[in-house]
Amino acid sequence: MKSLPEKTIERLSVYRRTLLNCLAEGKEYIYSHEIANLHNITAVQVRRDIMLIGYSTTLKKGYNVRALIELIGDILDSPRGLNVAVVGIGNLGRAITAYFRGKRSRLQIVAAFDTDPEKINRVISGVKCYSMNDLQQIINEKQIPVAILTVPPDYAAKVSEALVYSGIKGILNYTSVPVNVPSDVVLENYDMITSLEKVAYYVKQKLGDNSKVSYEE
Amino acid sequence: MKSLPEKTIERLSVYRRTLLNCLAEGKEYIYSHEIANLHNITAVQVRRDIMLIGYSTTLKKGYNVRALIELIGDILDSPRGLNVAVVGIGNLGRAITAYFRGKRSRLQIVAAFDTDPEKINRVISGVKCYSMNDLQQIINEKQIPVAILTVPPDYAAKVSEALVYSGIKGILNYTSVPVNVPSDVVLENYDMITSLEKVAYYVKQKLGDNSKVSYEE
DNA sequence: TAGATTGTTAATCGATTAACAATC
DNA sequence: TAGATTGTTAATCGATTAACAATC
Repeated sequence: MKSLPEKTIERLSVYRRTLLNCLAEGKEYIYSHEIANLHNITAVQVRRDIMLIGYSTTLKKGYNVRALIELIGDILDSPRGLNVAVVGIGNLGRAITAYFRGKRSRLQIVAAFDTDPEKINRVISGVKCYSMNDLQQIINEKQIPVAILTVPPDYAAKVSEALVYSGIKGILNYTSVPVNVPSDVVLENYDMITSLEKVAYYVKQKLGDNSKVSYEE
Repeated sequence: MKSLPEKTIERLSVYRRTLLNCLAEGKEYIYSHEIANLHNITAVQVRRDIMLIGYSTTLKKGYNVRALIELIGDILDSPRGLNVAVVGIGNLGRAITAYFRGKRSRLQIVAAFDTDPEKINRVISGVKCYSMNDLQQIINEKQIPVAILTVPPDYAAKVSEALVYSGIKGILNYTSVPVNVPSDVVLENYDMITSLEKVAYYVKQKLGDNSKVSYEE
C-alpha cells in the first residue's frame, strides 16, 4: 500500500461517497460491477483499485460496504483530521466554504482570510474571517496545513508565496492563474476556465462531425 | 492536427491565458522555456504541444505570441462562439457565473435555470434566470450546447437526464455526484470534494514522512 | 564557430484494459 | 457442476521525457 496511483486516489474519494450513500440506503454489500456502473467505469478498474488498497473478500456476494468505507478512510483521512483555510472569501470562496461545511468531518474549514475590512473579524458562511496580514499567525496557531486559494487572479502569485512562507503544506488553487510553489508543497490546480474550454472543444469536435447539424451553422 | 491529446488541450487553454498576459505587457515573442517556467512544466513539453498544433518558427527568438494565441483560438474556439447555460443558480452557480462573465468572449453564459420562484425571471449575476420547466424550450431557442451543472447533489441525476433530453451536447459537472450521459454527450467531472481530499491525502503523506514534525501529533 | 534554441523520434513511465486462473 | 464473481498478471494505450539532429 506504499504509493497508490494518483488516479486511484481520486477514485477512492468518489467511491467512498457512493458507498456512504449505499450504506444510508441499507445496502451492506456491493459488487464490483455495481460500483463500476455508478461511476461509468469498468468493473476491472474497480477491482484493481480495491486490490491496490489491499482489500479482498472470500465471499462472492460483493464487498462489505462498511469495511471498504473504513479502509478508504484509513488511506485518505488523517487520524486527527486536517484543518483547512479559505484564502479570499469573495463569491467563489463563500460558495466553496458553504459547499464544504459539514460535508467532510475530517476536513474542517477553520479560518477564512481576506483583505476587505468589511469582512475581517466577521463570521462568513460559518467561518471566522481574518485579515490577510495575520496569515502566518493564524495558520500556526490553528495548525492549518491546507489552503484553498480563491483570491482574484492578480493576487494569486503573492498570496501563494505568503502561504508557503507561513508554513502551508498543500494548496488547492481555484484561481485561473498558475502559481509557483516549492516541490515540498502539494499543489493541485483546479482551473475552471480550462475545464469549460475543454468541454467546449470536445463539443465543437462533435458538432463538426455530425454532418452540419451544427449550432455553428 | 486531427486528434490532440487531452492533456495538450488543457495546456493550450492555460498557455493562451498566459500568452494574452504577455501580450498585454507588450511581449511579442516568447521562448519555450519561458512558457514552461510560467507553468512549472518542461520546455520540451511546451515544444511538443506546439509541434502538435502545427506551429513552427524559423526564428530563434521564440514564438510569435500573437500567432500562437490565434492558432490556439482556431483549435479551441468555435467560430461563432458557444452558448452556455448555468443550471442551478445557488451559491456555486452564481460564483461561477460571476467568475466567467466577460472573461472568455467565445463562451457566453446566456441563461441560468433554477426551480426557486424567487429567482425565476430575474437577472442574477448578469444572466436571466428561467424556470427549470422551460429547460428544453430555452436551450433550443437560444441554441445552447453546453451546460454547467451546479444543482444540489440530489437533483444532479434527474437534471442531467433532462439536459440530455433537451439536446445538450456537453456537461460540466460541478456536483459531487457522478452523472450518467450517453456516449455522444461530452462530460467533464469537476469534483471539488475529490480535489480537496486528494490534496489532503498527499499532505498527509508528506507530514507522515517528516519524522514527526507533524500536525497530527 | 559556439551557444542557444527548436523540432522530432525513440524510450520510458503511468494508467487502463484484456485475459484468465481461482473460488464460491 | 455451471455461472458469477474476484484477484492478478501481462498487454496495451496514452502521456511525458530523454536524446539528439537541425538551425539560427
